[in-house]
Amino acid sequence: MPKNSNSIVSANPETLKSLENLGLRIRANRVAQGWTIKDMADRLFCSQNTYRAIEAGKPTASIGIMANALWLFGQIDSLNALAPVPLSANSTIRVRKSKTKPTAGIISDDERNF
Amino acid sequence: MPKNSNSIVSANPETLKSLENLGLRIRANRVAQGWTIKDMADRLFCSQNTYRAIEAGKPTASIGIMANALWLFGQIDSLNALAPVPLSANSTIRVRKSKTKPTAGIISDDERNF
DNA sequence: ACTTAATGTTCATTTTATTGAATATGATTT
DNA sequence: AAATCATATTCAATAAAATGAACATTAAGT
Repeated sequence: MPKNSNSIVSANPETLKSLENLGLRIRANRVAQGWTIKDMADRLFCSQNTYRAIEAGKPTASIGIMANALWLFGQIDSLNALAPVPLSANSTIRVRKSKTKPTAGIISDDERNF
Repeated sequence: MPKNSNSIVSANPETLKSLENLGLRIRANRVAQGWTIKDMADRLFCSQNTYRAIEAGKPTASIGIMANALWLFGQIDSLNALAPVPLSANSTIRVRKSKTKPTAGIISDDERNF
């Protein structure tokens, strides 16, 4: 994601750690399939370096390649379970501006509603 | 993911559909929080257009922003549940070249082991 | 009805993710 | 031991993702 990628450098440590672990699990899945990194790159139509970024948990990697890797593993259903819709989701699609100013990456405990 | 992005155009339809649905769920989460797109962009340190790409399910969006969005929703645990390690994963990390040539995105039924 | 806010679309510019190649290291096979 | 294979690292070149601004549209509030 080019141009002023400050969205990555300011990602919180917990997120970065989760991405690293995700990369390790994807790697484990690849190994379980008996596929090399080259095999994966060929199946994903990307370079080995790009796929390696996925396994390394680099936040700059694209969702598409990651999702396609999951599909190759037959785990697209685990992707469908990601980010479940909260019960508190009401029908009003449109949202008015929030009164409380965004704290830019930090959610106060009383602000998080669950 | 710049330079000859043929990994996206050749992503299979099922993957693309899952990404679209994921975008919709992320949107639902945002709405449930009562946050605008601008709010999200501010919290994620990215532009509104970039975050909009996430909600639109564009495969080119980066993992980092998506993961950070999940974190903002307090759903980092759902990310940790992504791509579980298969039971058949043996301890041998290193993988020898697979005899069967990769079919580039298509897994035969007997090749998929679960 | 008018105003304001949120979303959305488009586009030129800029930063950078991806690529491919080269090289090195470690592990397996013969 | 030699050869082969898989992984890993580095780097210049380049295609494109992200940006920001402008403008349009739609919905909510007064």
